[in-house]
Amino acid sequence: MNKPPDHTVTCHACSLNVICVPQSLTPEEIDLVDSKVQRGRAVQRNKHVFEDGQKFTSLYAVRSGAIKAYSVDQNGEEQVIGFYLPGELFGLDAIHNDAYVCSAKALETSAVCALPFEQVTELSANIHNLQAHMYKTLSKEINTDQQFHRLLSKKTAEERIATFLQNLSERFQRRKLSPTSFRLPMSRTDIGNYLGLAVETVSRVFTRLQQNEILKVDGKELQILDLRKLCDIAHSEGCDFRS
Amino acid sequence: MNKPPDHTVTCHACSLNVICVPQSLTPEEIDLVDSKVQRGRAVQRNKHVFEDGQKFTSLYAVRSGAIKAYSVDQNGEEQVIGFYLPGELFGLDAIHNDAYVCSAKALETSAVCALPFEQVTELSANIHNLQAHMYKTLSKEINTDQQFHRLLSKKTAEERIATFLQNLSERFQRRKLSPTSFRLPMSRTDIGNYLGLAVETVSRVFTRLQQNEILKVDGKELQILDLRKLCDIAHSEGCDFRS
DNA sequence: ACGTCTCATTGATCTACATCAATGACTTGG
DNA sequence: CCAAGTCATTGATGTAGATCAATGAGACGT
Repeated sequence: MNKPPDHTVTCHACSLNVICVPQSLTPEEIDLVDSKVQRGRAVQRNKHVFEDGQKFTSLYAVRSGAIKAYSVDQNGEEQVIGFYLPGELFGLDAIHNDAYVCSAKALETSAVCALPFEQVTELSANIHNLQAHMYKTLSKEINTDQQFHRLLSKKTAEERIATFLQNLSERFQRRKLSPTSFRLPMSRTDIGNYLGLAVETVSRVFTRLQQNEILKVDGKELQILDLRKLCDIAHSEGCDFRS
Repeated sequence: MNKPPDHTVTCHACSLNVICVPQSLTPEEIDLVDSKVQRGRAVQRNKHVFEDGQKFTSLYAVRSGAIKAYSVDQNGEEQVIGFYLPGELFGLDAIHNDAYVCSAKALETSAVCALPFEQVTELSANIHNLQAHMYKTLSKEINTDQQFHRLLSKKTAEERIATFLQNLSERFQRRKLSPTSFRLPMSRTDIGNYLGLAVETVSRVFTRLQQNEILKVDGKELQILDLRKLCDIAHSEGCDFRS
């Protein structure tokens, strides 16, 4: 049924390279990176890319599908750490360790590119722009996590979900897909877990946003009817200008 | 009143170097790094090391005192992002940007060492271990932020505060100070803001932990009477072994 | 096509923590 | 040394969202 992933597409030819590959690199440098990448490994739905505790070897980029990162504490409670969409990099949190510090599983049939980290360090010693890119990527991730700190610490359920959807919308847009009409790759439970909310609350907020004609929700299919209002809610009501 | 910071102490001689300086570097490499560090700039209580939006130039290490990082959203609401103690590095979240993305102010009279980031990138291209150290430091920070995600998303007020105190305790211990008796450099309000709790809740949890003879609190002076119990609470009750 | 699962939705109730309010202790600057 | 803040504590009350419970709707393997 599933098309096998196409292992022949180089980073050059990959439609995601605007997101995935540092634009500051020369074509030759990209070739060099490209030669180290293990391309398009297929991952079935609910299969792991890596698991918590496994030896850390590579960073990963999503080629297609969607990946969920999560960890499980000693009480067996799962904590969803993040969702990764095509073009996005994951596994960065394991660099400081010999082993992965969380698990990554496919939310749907996916393909991922592996970037052996040893190669990254070697290459980045010579390719100045690659080093700079790595530093920026890691720093950006820190910054994102800190913004998330505010979300969890201060925002209401409605604000959290609006922020989440706005963020997803932006990420779809970066891939030249519709920012207002897309499919949620994750379950309500995962969304709730990620945002620090009960499933029921997620469900209720969805229906409320639907009643207010901000969203149109049908299962996992989502339409943002009023992106402007959604953003207003996301930024804790009081924001910018607005009629 | 205040002793002026001693600008003559090199990284070699600095008592904090076990925490601050990558141990994998050779003495010569440390000298190289050391020569780029702007040492021991004094910062008065409530003065900024840098402010949100200011041009990003340097990473900072705390030499003495304590630093609070925070940002302010469009509603004027402050969000405390973190606290930094002697030997710890801050400003990492700005690397991806041209400007700092949060503000850093001294909670008490402090001294900080500045590490011009341009120098870091230059040096790390040649000193392999420095590059590796930077990657690890950034990655570790990501990991810490993700653990914080769980704290905010799942833990109760009591668990959050226990976790916070346990973490402080560990950081004091790393500096060879008492892990069970120290002074909190930040206000209750800052603690609450950081942990996503109201001040009143922080206060109440403190008194409750005191009643249960786990803590002894006197203003900012803190004694941990039963570190074991504190850790139990921090890890969401159900944990390891324990009588 | 059928039974089994998992997932989503909706309603009823409960609770941890926020918010509001008042007072006391400590800090700071004139 | 006193007045004016700021900060911490404690109590009373309110509420957003958790939890409990029941039902419905797709998804899936046989």
